Amino acid sequence: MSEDMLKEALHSLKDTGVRITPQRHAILEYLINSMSHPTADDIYKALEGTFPNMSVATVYNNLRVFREIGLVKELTYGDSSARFDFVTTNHYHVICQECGKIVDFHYPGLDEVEHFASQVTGFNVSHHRMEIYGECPECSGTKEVH
Amino acid sequence: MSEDMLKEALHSLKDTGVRITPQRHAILEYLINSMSHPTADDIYKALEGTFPNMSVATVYNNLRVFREIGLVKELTYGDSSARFDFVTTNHYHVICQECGKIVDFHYPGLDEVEHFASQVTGFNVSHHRMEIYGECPECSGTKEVH
DNA sequence: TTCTTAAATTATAATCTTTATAAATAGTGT
DNA sequence: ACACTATTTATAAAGATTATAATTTAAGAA
Repeated sequence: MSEDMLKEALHSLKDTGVRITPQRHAILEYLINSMSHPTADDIYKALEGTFPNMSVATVYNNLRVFREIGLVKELTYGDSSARFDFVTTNHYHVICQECGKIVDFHYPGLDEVEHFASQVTGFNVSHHRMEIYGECPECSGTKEVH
Repeated sequence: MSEDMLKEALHSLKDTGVRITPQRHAILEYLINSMSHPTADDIYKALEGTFPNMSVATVYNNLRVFREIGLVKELTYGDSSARFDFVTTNHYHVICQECGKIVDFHYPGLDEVEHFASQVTGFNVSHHRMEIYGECPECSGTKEVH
Protein backbone atom coordinates (compact mmCIF):
# COMPACT_ATOMS: atom_id res chain seq x y z
CA MET A 1 0.00 0.00 0.00
CA SER A 2 2.38 2.65 1.21
CA GLU A 3 5.00 0.76 -0.78
CA ASP A 4 3.08 1.58 -3.91
CA MET A 5 2.73 5.21 -2.94
CA LEU A 6 6.45 5.49 -2.44
CA LYS A 7 7.14 3.76 -5.75
CA GLU A 8 4.75 6.08 -7.50
CA ALA A 9 6.29 9.11 -5.86
CA LEU A 10 9.78 8.07 -6.90
CA HIS A 11 8.46 7.57 -10.40
CA SER A 12 7.13 11.11 -10.35
CA LEU A 13 10.57 12.32 -9.44
CA LYS A 14 12.13 10.47 -12.34
CA ASP A 15 9.51 11.78 -14.74
CA THR A 16 10.21 15.33 -13.69
CA GLY A 17 13.94 14.91 -13.99
CA VAL A 18 14.53 15.20 -10.28
CA ARG A 19 17.33 13.02 -9.00
CA ILE A 20 16.56 10.30 -6.51
CA THR A 21 18.90 10.70 -3.58
CA PRO A 22 18.90 8.68 -0.37
CA GLN A 23 17.78 11.77 1.49
CA ARG A 24 14.82 12.33 -0.81
CA HIS A 25 13.91 8.69 -0.58
CA ALA A 26 13.94 8.85 3.20
CA ILE A 27 11.97 12.08 3.43
CA LEU A 28 9.28 10.75 1.13
CA GLU A 29 9.15 7.47 3.00
CA TYR A 30 8.80 9.31 6.26
CA LEU A 31 6.04 11.55 4.94
CA ILE A 32 4.11 8.60 3.57
CA ASN A 33 4.39 6.45 6.66
CA SER A 34 3.87 9.25 9.13
CA MET A 35 0.22 9.56 9.85
CA SER A 36 0.88 12.92 11.46
CA HIS A 37 1.62 16.18 9.67
CA PRO A 38 5.26 16.81 10.45
CA THR A 39 7.13 20.06 10.38
CA ALA A 40 10.44 20.35 8.56
CA ASP A 41 12.16 20.05 11.89
CA ASP A 42 10.21 16.91 12.79
CA ILE A 43 11.50 15.30 9.63
CA TYR A 44 15.01 16.54 10.23
CA LYS A 45 15.06 15.08 13.73
CA ALA A 46 13.45 11.82 12.66
CA LEU A 47 16.10 11.21 10.03
CA GLU A 48 19.20 12.39 11.81
CA GLY A 49 19.76 8.89 13.10
CA THR A 50 20.02 7.58 9.55
CA PHE A 51 21.67 10.67 8.11
CA PRO A 52 23.85 12.21 10.80
CA ASN A 53 25.29 14.74 8.37
CA MET A 54 22.08 15.83 6.74
CA SER A 55 21.49 19.56 6.82
CA VAL A 56 18.20 21.29 7.61
CA ALA A 57 18.51 23.02 4.28
CA THR A 58 18.23 19.66 2.57
CA VAL A 59 14.92 19.01 4.25
CA TYR A 60 13.57 22.42 3.31
CA ASN A 61 14.91 22.23 -0.23
CA ASN A 62 13.36 18.87 -0.86
CA LEU A 63 10.06 19.73 0.69
CA ARG A 64 9.94 22.67 -1.69
CA VAL A 65 10.80 20.41 -4.61
CA PHE A 66 8.11 17.95 -3.59
CA ARG A 67 5.62 20.74 -3.25
CA GLU A 68 6.45 22.08 -6.71
CA ILE A 69 5.95 18.64 -8.20
CA GLY A 70 2.69 18.28 -6.34
CA LEU A 71 3.70 15.35 -4.16
CA VAL A 72 3.38 17.30 -0.96
CA LYS A 73 1.06 19.96 0.38
CA GLU A 74 2.34 22.69 2.66
CA LEU A 75 0.00 23.65 5.48
CA THR A 76 0.40 26.94 7.29
CA TYR A 77 -1.63 27.31 10.42
CA GLY A 78 -1.31 30.01 12.97
CA ASP A 79 1.57 28.39 14.76
CA SER A 80 5.19 29.07 14.05
CA SER A 81 6.19 26.41 11.57
CA ALA A 82 4.71 24.98 8.40
CA ARG A 83 3.51 21.42 8.25
CA PHE A 84 3.79 19.03 5.36
CA ASP A 85 1.34 16.49 4.13
CA PHE A 86 1.84 13.82 1.52
CA VAL A 87 -0.89 14.29 -1.07
CA THR A 88 -3.16 11.33 -1.46
CA THR A 89 -6.83 12.04 -2.00
CA ASN A 90 -8.78 15.21 -1.44
CA HIS A 91 -9.16 15.42 2.27
CA TYR A 92 -9.45 18.21 4.80
CA HIS A 93 -8.24 18.70 8.33
CA VAL A 94 -9.88 19.26 11.67
CA ILE A 95 -7.50 20.90 14.12
CA CYS A 96 -7.84 20.79 17.89
CA GLN A 97 -7.17 24.24 19.29
CA GLU A 98 -6.37 22.74 22.66
CA CYS A 99 -3.79 20.05 21.96
CA GLY A 100 -3.01 20.69 18.29
CA LYS A 101 -4.08 17.27 17.07
CA ILE A 102 -4.95 17.12 13.39
CA VAL A 103 -7.52 14.68 12.09
CA ASP A 104 -8.27 14.05 8.43
CA PHE A 105 -11.71 13.84 6.98
CA HIS A 106 -12.99 13.47 3.46
CA TYR A 107 -15.53 15.83 2.03
CA PRO A 108 -16.61 16.11 -1.56
CA GLY A 109 -18.08 18.90 -3.54
CA LEU A 110 -16.44 22.09 -2.50
CA ASP A 111 -15.67 22.85 -6.12
CA GLU A 112 -18.80 24.96 -6.40
CA VAL A 113 -17.17 27.47 -4.11
CA GLU A 114 -14.32 27.74 -6.54
CA HIS A 115 -16.69 28.34 -9.43
CA PHE A 116 -18.60 30.89 -7.45
CA ALA A 117 -15.48 32.78 -6.45
CA SER A 118 -14.20 32.64 -9.98
CA GLN A 119 -17.39 34.21 -11.33
CA VAL A 120 -17.61 36.88 -8.69
CA THR A 121 -13.99 37.97 -8.70
CA GLY A 122 -12.87 37.13 -12.22
CA PHE A 123 -10.01 35.12 -10.84
CA ASN A 124 -8.58 32.17 -12.67
CA VAL A 125 -8.99 29.77 -9.77
CA SER A 126 -6.56 26.92 -9.27
CA HIS A 127 -7.37 25.47 -5.88
CA HIS A 128 -8.60 26.15 -2.38
CA ARG A 129 -7.82 25.27 1.17
CA MET A 130 -10.10 24.78 4.09
CA GLU A 131 -9.64 23.74 7.67
CA ILE A 132 -11.97 23.29 10.56
CA TYR A 133 -11.09 24.26 14.09
CA GLY A 134 -12.46 23.04 17.36
CA GLU A 135 -11.79 20.74 20.26
CA CYS A 136 -11.07 17.05 19.95
CA PRO A 137 -13.15 14.58 21.98
CA GLU A 138 -10.31 14.00 24.44
CA CYS A 139 -9.85 17.67 25.21
CA SER A 140 -13.57 18.28 25.39
CA GLY A 141 -13.83 15.37 27.78
CA THR A 142 -11.13 16.47 30.20
CA LYS A 143 -12.83 19.81 30.50
CA GLU A 144 -16.18 18.39 31.43
CA VAL A 145 -14.62 16.30 34.17
CA HIS A 146 -13.28 18.78 36.69
CA MET B 1 -20.07 53.60 9.07
CA SER B 2 -16.46 52.85 9.88
CA GLU B 3 -16.93 55.36 12.70
CA ASP B 4 -19.48 53.03 14.20
CA MET B 5 -17.26 50.02 13.79
CA LEU B 6 -14.47 51.78 15.59
CA LYS B 7 -16.80 52.86 18.37
CA GLU B 8 -18.11 49.36 18.73
CA ALA B 9 -14.60 47.94 18.79
CA LEU B 10 -13.52 50.36 21.48
CA HIS B 11 -16.62 49.39 23.41
CA SER B 12 -15.57 45.76 23.16
CA LEU B 13 -12.23 46.69 24.64
CA LYS B 14 -13.86 48.41 27.56
CA ASP B 15 -16.18 45.48 28.14
CA THR B 16 -13.28 43.09 28.25
CA GLY B 17 -11.33 45.28 30.60
CA VAL B 18 -8.67 46.09 28.04
CA ARG B 19 -7.31 49.62 28.32
CA ILE B 20 -7.82 51.98 25.46
CA THR B 21 -4.48 53.45 24.54
CA PRO B 22 -3.74 55.83 21.68
CA GLN B 23 -1.75 53.08 20.01
CA ARG B 24 -4.64 50.62 20.23
CA HIS B 25 -7.01 53.25 18.94
CA ALA B 26 -4.76 53.94 16.00
CA ILE B 27 -4.17 50.29 15.15
CA LEU B 28 -7.89 49.55 15.21
CA GLU B 29 -8.64 52.61 13.13
CA TYR B 30 -6.04 51.60 10.61
CA LEU B 31 -7.36 48.05 10.39
CA ILE B 32 -10.92 49.24 9.89
CA ASN B 33 -10.10 51.83 7.28
CA SER B 34 -7.56 49.74 5.46
CA MET B 35 -9.29 47.78 2.76
CA SER B 36 -6.18 45.65 2.39
CA HIS B 37 -5.02 42.91 4.73
CA PRO B 38 -1.96 44.40 6.36
CA THR B 39 0.91 42.61 8.02
CA ALA B 40 2.11 43.67 11.45
CA ASP B 41 4.94 45.50 9.75
CA ASP B 42 2.55 47.33 7.41
CA ILE B 43 0.73 48.66 10.43
CA TYR B 44 3.95 49.54 12.18
CA LYS B 45 5.19 51.50 9.20
CA ALA B 46 1.86 53.20 8.60
CA LEU B 47 1.71 54.50 12.15
CA GLU B 48 5.32 55.46 12.71
CA GLY B 49 4.52 58.95 11.48
CA THR B 50 2.00 59.43 14.26
CA PHE B 51 3.88 57.35 16.83
CA PRO B 52 7.59 57.77 16.18
CA ASN B 53 8.46 55.85 19.34
CA MET B 54 6.06 52.98 18.97
CA SER B 55 7.70 49.57 19.14
CA VAL B 56 6.99 46.61 16.87
CA ALA B 57 6.23 44.61 19.99
CA THR B 58 3.31 46.93 20.67
CA VAL B 59 1.81 46.15 17.31
CA TYR B 60 2.22 42.42 17.80
CA ASN B 61 0.96 42.52 21.37
CA ASN B 62 -2.15 44.42 20.46
CA LEU B 63 -2.92 42.35 17.42
CA ARG B 64 -2.80 39.33 19.69
CA VAL B 65 -5.11 41.04 22.17
CA PHE B 66 -7.52 41.97 19.40
CA ARG B 67 -7.44 38.42 18.11
CA GLU B 68 -8.18 37.00 21.54
CA ILE B 69 -11.14 39.32 21.91
CA GLY B 70 -12.33 38.36 18.46
CA LEU B 71 -12.01 41.76 16.86
CA VAL B 72 -9.38 40.66 14.42
CA LYS B 73 -8.68 37.55 12.42
CA GLU B 74 -5.15 36.38 11.78
CA LEU B 75 -4.52 34.95 8.34
CA THR B 76 -1.51 32.78 7.69
CA TYR B 77 -0.78 32.05 4.09
CA GLY B 78 2.28 30.40 2.74
CA ASP B 79 4.30 33.58 2.70
CA SER B 80 6.51 34.76 5.47
CA SER B 81 4.33 37.06 7.53
CA ALA B 82 0.84 36.85 8.94
CA ARG B 83 -1.90 39.21 7.80
CA PHE B 84 -4.61 40.74 9.90
CA ASP B 85 -8.19 41.39 9.04
CA PHE B 86 -10.78 43.30 10.99
CA VAL B 87 -13.72 40.99 11.51
CA THR B 88 -16.96 42.26 9.97
CA THR B 89 -19.19 39.78 8.22
CA ASN B 90 -18.51 36.24 7.11
CA HIS B 91 -16.45 36.61 4.00
CA TYR B 92 -13.73 34.61 2.34
CA HIS B 93 -10.63 35.53 0.39
CA VAL B 94 -9.37 34.84 -3.09
CA ILE B 95 -5.61 35.16 -3.29
CA CYS B 96 -3.62 35.81 -6.44
CA GLN B 97 -0.60 33.51 -6.49
CA GLU B 98 1.12 35.83 -8.94
CA CYS B 99 0.90 39.27 -7.35
CA GLY B 100 -0.45 38.40 -3.91
CA LYS B 101 -3.60 40.49 -4.23
CA ILE B 102 -6.41 39.48 -1.90
CA VAL B 103 -10.05 39.97 -2.89
CA ASP B 104 -13.00 39.42 -0.59
CA PHE B 105 -16.10 37.54 -1.53
CA HIS B 106 -19.16 36.54 0.41
CA TYR B 107 -20.37 32.99 0.40
CA PRO B 108 -23.04 31.50 2.61
CA GLY B 109 -23.70 27.98 3.75
CA LEU B 110 -20.41 26.41 4.55
CA ASP B 111 -21.73 25.48 7.95
CA GLU B 112 -22.71 22.07 6.71
CA VAL B 113 -19.05 21.25 6.38
CA GLU B 114 -18.62 22.02 10.03
CA HIS B 115 -21.51 19.76 10.99
CA PHE B 116 -20.18 17.02 8.79
CA ALA B 117 -16.70 17.23 10.24
CA SER B 118 -18.09 17.33 13.73
CA GLN B 119 -20.05 14.12 13.19
CA VAL B 120 -17.22 12.27 11.50
CA THR B 121 -14.45 13.23 13.89
CA GLY B 122 -16.32 13.83 17.13
CA PHE B 123 -14.73 17.26 17.39
CA ASN B 124 -16.46 20.12 19.10
CA VAL B 125 -16.22 22.45 16.13
CA SER B 126 -15.87 26.19 16.65
CA HIS B 127 -15.12 27.62 13.24
CA HIS B 128 -13.41 27.07 9.92
CA ARG B 129 -11.27 28.88 7.45
CA MET B 130 -11.18 28.68 3.70
CA GLU B 131 -9.30 30.46 0.99
CA ILE B 132 -9.27 30.18 -2.74
CA TYR B 133 -6.12 30.48 -4.78
CA GLY B 134 -5.64 31.45 -8.38
CA GLU B 135 -4.67 34.27 -10.68
CA CYS B 136 -6.32 37.67 -10.67
CA PRO B 137 -7.67 39.07 -13.96
CA GLU B 138 -4.75 41.46 -14.30
CA CYS B 139 -2.10 38.78 -13.96
CA SER B 140 -4.00 36.39 -16.18
CA GLY B 141 -4.25 39.19 -18.72
CA THR B 142 -0.57 40.07 -18.87
CA LYS B 143 0.25 36.44 -19.46
CA GLU B 144 -2.03 36.06 -22.44
CA VAL B 145 -0.51 39.08 -24.11
CA HIS B 146 3.08 38.14 -24.87
C1' DT C 1 -8.30 66.80 40.34
C1' DT C 2 -4.74 64.16 42.20
C1' DC C 3 -3.11 59.64 43.63
C1' DT C 4 -2.37 54.87 43.11
C1' DT C 5 -1.69 50.75 40.91
C1' DA C 6 -1.68 47.50 37.55
C1' DA C 7 -1.44 47.35 32.74
C1' DA C 8 0.77 48.85 28.57
C1' DT C 9 4.62 50.68 26.03
C1' DT C 10 9.25 51.03 24.78
C1' DA C 11 13.82 49.53 23.63
C1' DT C 12 16.41 45.83 23.10
C1' DA C 13 17.83 41.28 22.74
C1' DA C 14 16.81 36.60 21.94
C1' DT C 15 14.57 32.93 19.54
C1' DC C 16 12.88 30.47 15.89
C1' DT C 17 11.92 29.38 11.13
C1' DT C 18 13.36 29.66 6.62
C1' DT C 19 16.47 30.96 2.87
C1' DA C 20 20.99 32.13 0.66
C1' DT C 21 25.80 30.95 -0.43
C1' DA C 22 29.79 28.50 -1.73
C1' DA C 23 32.44 24.42 -1.59
C1' DA C 24 32.27 19.42 -1.60
C1' DT C 25 29.81 15.34 -3.04
C1' DA C 26 27.17 12.16 -5.67
C1' DG C 27 23.36 10.74 -9.46
C1' DT C 28 22.64 9.72 -14.09
C1' DG C 29 23.24 9.23 -18.88
C1' DT C 30 26.95 8.24 -22.17
C1' DA D 1 34.30 4.44 -15.68
C1' DC D 2 33.72 9.47 -16.99
C1' DA D 3 31.88 13.83 -17.17
C1' DC D 4 28.46 16.96 -16.17
C1' DT D 5 25.38 18.97 -13.34
C1' DA D 6 22.20 18.63 -9.59
C1' DT D 7 22.29 18.03 -4.83
C1' DT D 8 24.09 18.09 -0.29
C1' DT D 9 26.47 20.04 3.36
C1' DA D 10 27.94 23.55 6.53
C1' DT D 11 27.38 27.90 7.64
C1' DA D 12 25.69 32.33 7.77
C1' DA D 13 22.10 35.60 7.01
C1' DA D 14 17.50 37.23 6.87
C1' DG D 15 13.06 37.90 8.56
C1' DA D 16 9.21 37.38 11.73
C1' DT D 17 7.80 36.97 16.23
C1' DT D 18 8.39 36.76 21.23
C1' DA D 19 10.66 37.63 25.79
C1' DT D 20 12.54 40.83 29.20
C1' DA D 21 13.10 44.64 32.13
C1' DA D 22 12.62 49.42 32.83
C1' DT D 23 9.66 53.28 32.03
C1' DT D 24 5.35 55.31 31.20
C1' DT D 25 0.41 55.76 31.37
C1' DA D 26 -4.77 54.65 31.56
C1' DA D 27 -8.46 54.46 34.67
C1' DG D 28 -10.71 53.98 38.86
C1' DA D 29 -10.68 55.66 43.83
C1' DA D 30 -10.06 59.15 47.16
